[in-house]
Amino acid sequence: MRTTNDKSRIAEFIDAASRLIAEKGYDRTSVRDIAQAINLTSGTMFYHFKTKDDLLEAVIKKGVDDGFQLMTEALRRAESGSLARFLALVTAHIGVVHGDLRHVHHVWLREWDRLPKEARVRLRPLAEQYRELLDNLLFALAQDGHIKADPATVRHLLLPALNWTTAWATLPDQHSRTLLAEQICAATLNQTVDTLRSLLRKETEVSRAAFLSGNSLTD
Amino acid sequence: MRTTNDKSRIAEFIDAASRLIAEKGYDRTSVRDIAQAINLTSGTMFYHFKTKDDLLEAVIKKGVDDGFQLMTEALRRAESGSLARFLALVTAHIGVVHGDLRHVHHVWLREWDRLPKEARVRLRPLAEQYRELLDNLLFALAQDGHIKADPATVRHLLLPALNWTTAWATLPDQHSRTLLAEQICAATLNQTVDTLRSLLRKETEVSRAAFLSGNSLTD
DNA sequence: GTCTATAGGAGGATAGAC
DNA sequence: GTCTATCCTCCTATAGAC
Repeated sequence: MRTTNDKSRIAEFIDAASRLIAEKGYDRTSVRDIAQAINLTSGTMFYHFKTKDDLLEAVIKKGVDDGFQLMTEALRRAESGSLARFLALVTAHIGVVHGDLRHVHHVWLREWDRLPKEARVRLRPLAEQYRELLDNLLFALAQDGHIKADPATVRHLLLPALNWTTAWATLPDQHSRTLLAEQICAATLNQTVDTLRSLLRKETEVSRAAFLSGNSLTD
Repeated sequence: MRTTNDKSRIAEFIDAASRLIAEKGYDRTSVRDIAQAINLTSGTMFYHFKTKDDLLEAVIKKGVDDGFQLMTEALRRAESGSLARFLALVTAHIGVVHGDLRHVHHVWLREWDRLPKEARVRLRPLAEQYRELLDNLLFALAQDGHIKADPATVRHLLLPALNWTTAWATLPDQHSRTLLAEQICAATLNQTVDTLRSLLRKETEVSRAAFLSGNSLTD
């Protein structure tokens, strides 16, 4: 009889590893440490994973997969306007970095270089998916006149900034994350938060009006 | 008789360590590796540094000190306008990250957490100096109307982005670095590079006119 | 599946010769 | 100052019992 915390051993190892590696770094976290954290011994880890590097790859793969899923879901729920979608993606990104996935994501960022080259080759295509998501959104913002600068350069401003928020901000609740997301979106467009909000309101009105007129056309 | 490459042993160790640690990471770089890179043995390192951690601290301290010096010098040479000074600082930062100091700076960013806590306490005040430099400049940009967003948030956008340029750009020569600096400055203000350049020209004209009229007043 | 025991190697640090 | 030799610890990974 399985309950929600009756996770598979594999998942338990990934969880414990992500926490410890995020805290102390990959090279300073021994297999013994990780196994002990879930009341097992190192031999058991080598039954479930061929090597320690394989465990690291599994941790990072979880960060890439689950993170991407959260982002796409956030976009699915978002309004249709480019500003609203942008804010939704930035909010989701901050949620990934500061929420339940924070440890796996931290490991992804900090220990990527420690992965064997073959593992990086396997994971990179998945990691690139997210870049495309963001690029499309920034391009839409440029088309709508919100971004005047080169969208690719804006991405290079925005992405490291989002990932580094953990270095200077502690955001335990959803509200504080939403506030920071607004601040960062506003700064990306070089606007105040108030201006961003009023632009969002305008965008929503326009897109709803367009939606209604589209409906009436099909009547 | 000393020549330019007759560096002190200490400096040689710092140089070799920064290169190897930047490449492989602190924990994967052994004292034996570092000593061997300058044709010495590990025992010699422990004569010049009490521990391996002390060597790491020396590497990072060099990054902080020399980096800050380069930045302040760049500001000293810059024109007086806030835009020009901003571009000068960003250019200098990119120079630090991609130039001769790239290895020590890389180690600073990537291995900061590996420093013993006491070492971080010693170095942090020096590292904060630079943040103040940038904050003052962003505040001036806001006063001149070039930044509408919150300056602190803009710093949180800009700083990680500058440090991460090494992850996606290779900039061997000064020209390519200047171009990237312009792109990033423009994106920070959400303007095209062309707009930034014309704003810079205007600023220079105005400040020179002010300078001349100031002179004539004192005549 | 999980444990114990251990092989086999590498790393930081020290002692003492030169 | 630098080297050699070595101590001691810790790590990944494996073998085999249960």
